[in-house]
Amino acid sequence: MKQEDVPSPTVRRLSLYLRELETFLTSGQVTVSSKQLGGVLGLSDAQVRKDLAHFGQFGQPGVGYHVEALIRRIRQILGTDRTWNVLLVGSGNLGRALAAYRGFARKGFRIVAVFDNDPAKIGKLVSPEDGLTVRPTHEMPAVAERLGIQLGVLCVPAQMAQQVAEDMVNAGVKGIVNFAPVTLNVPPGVAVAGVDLAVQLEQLSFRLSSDRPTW
Amino acid sequence: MKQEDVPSPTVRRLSLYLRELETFLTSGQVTVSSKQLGGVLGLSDAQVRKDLAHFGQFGQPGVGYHVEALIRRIRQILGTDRTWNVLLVGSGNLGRALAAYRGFARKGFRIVAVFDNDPAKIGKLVSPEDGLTVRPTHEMPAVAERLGIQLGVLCVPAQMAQQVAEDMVNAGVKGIVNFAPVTLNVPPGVAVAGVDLAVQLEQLSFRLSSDRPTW
DNA sequence: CTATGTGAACAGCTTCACAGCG
DNA sequence: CGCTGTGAAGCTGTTCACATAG
Repeated sequence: MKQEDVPSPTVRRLSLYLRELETFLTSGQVTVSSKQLGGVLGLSDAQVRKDLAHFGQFGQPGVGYHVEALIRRIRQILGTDRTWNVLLVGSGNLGRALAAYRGFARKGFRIVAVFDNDPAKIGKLVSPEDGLTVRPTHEMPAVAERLGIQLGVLCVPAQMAQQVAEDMVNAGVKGIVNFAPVTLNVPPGVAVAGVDLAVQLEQLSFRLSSDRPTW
Repeated sequence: MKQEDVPSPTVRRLSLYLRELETFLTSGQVTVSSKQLGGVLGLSDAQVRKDLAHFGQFGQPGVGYHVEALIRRIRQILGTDRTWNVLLVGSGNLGRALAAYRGFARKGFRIVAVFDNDPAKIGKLVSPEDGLTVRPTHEMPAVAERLGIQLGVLCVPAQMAQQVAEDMVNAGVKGIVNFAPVTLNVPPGVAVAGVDLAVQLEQLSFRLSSDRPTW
């Protein structure tokens, strides 16, 4: 099974399965059926089975899937059965909030460096508990190499985003979560996941604006 | 043309078209071809035309689309040819960052109320320029009705998210952007757009963890 | 009897290719 | 010509239905 053969909707759902499975594990449930898992996520049981079947057979007919084993398996598939060092660029309101966000660490992502070009921000503490301070952007390549960083979070204003993305790529970053509301142009081999906050509201606005007289 | 007949991938892309069109407008370009618009977004020209054709014919053969007119049209379709009042629940790091985010206002979404249940936070100023202060959650129904709020942003910790979502629905909210890493259970007629920050990193982790020995 | 894994049928979205208009 | 709008073809992902395992 090659990675490219896995439908990307399946990969997206894998993250959701993992999230729900962790809830099942906490609640002490040992096994889970495709029907149960699909149920909480609003998916069909067949969907869940097809998704998991892409990676081998590890359910027990008549019983379901072993929660703990399935969690381990999905982590392995997603590549989160390890810790990833992550850098973050842009220590504005959003950047600082993300740098302090505990949810990343729980999933195996550690933000180990924060960069910004605003001289007023350099040296400032962004995350009290791990003593993370803001560094000037030009240090990015050296720091990224030293800490083996391949993932980055970009939260600078839109007009700087493309330039900063290029800096990140030059520093060796291979995957970027982009919070700036622009389309980034990156070389092949670099993956971008865009999170445009306003876009989410627009989608909801569309659903609420139903039954227009005529389009 | 009924809303339900529009493929949801099309609706998602509409937001992206709008974003790029605004860039074209700023750069002074009067018309744009489907090829150009698709080009910057990594989509085929046919895709762009098909998407737009769902809502009528407003391109000019041999010329393309009038940028300004197309922007107006897409705003109308998305329902953002007006201003939406939006409430936000949870004034933690992320909540405060979002409350202060200017990108929402630019797209027609105004965060007009912030709620939290932590007594230590009530009354605090969250956004200096518009003097927004944190209110106790129990005021939500009254405020939502007075300001005609139908959209909400949820950024409370995971374990409270479901309860808060229900409070929001009871206050009349019809669309929720959910930043908590849980699946919300909402009644029919209420739309949820989930934004799980860690999930984005997981997707990138998957792409970087290619060519595993065997799955 | 319950629940998985899977080929086959189906649905939905994207690409193709071209008629038609400016 | 250049570029749109659109049926038809092609492809991808989802659902169905059932053989199979515990």
